[in-house]
Amino acid sequence: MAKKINPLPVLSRRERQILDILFRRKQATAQEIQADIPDAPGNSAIRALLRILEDKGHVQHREAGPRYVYLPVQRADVARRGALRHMLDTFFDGSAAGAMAALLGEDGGKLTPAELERLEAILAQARAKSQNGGAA
Amino acid sequence: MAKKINPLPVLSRRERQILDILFRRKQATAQEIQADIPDAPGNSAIRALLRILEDKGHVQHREAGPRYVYLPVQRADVARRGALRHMLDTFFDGSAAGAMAALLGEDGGKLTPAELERLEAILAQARAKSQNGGAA
DNA sequence: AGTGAGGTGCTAAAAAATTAGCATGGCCAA
DNA sequence: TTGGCCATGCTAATTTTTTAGCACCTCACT
Repeated sequence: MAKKINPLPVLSRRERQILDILFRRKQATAQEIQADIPDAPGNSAIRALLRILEDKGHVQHREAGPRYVYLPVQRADVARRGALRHMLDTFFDGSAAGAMAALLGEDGGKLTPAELERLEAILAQARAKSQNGGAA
Repeated sequence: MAKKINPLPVLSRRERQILDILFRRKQATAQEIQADIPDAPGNSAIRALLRILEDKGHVQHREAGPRYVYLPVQRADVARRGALRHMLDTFFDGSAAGAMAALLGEDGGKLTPAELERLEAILAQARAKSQNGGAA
């Protein structure tokens, strides 16, 4: 049935790489970004990419003293949502449950008791909502 | 402190696009892939990419009657793990709990009671392991 | 057997991405 | 003030991606 999902990234490899770093660090200078990329090119290249990303509207910059600090334009939670959905569709048949199971299996051991409790709470809440029929 | 995370994709935009589709569908012909890409190029281009991906060792093909069926080489669960980790690092500060919370918030309402129960079971197990101190 | 449809690989051209280099400007310290 | 350091923007070349076109091959059907 050919669902057309890939909303076409329009981002090149480097662009995505940089944008991801910005999401990770919330904000960063060209230097910091360069330091975060394993196979980074010259600083000049980074800056060029940054400028392109700004052009495309994906990042913005603020002057922080003598240099620029870049940050993502899209709100983190929106970006997250998109990334999450893509991951679900690509690797988990769209099943959130499947993804969570994988997460627990993977890092479950590393979760602190506090986190586990937090999760249980959220889960309980979800279940309540579910029984409620999803009504507001 | 500049953690170098990005394990460098080495995959171009199109390549990643195609590989993702293969993970989604488990396997596919050039035609099917083409149909799944919104802004797809000619069929010839798809096939070329497929050949490149095969060259790089990311996909393999089987002859199914008159045509080729391609499938990913890397085991799905391994690929998943990698993608998951990247997502965690990029958007959730590496916190599995955070990611799961987002998942529940996002699609929590869509989970079936059965799935919810399944999750609770997994969670309980994780908690047990946690209390156990992670010993084998 | 002949014909047409639909596959395939290969090659080379076109387009896009990536990178480095250079000239400029601000700031701090000597 | 002068010099060095570091940042910036821009431009142009290099490298990689992406794409289409072509020639061939197999299979089903007439």
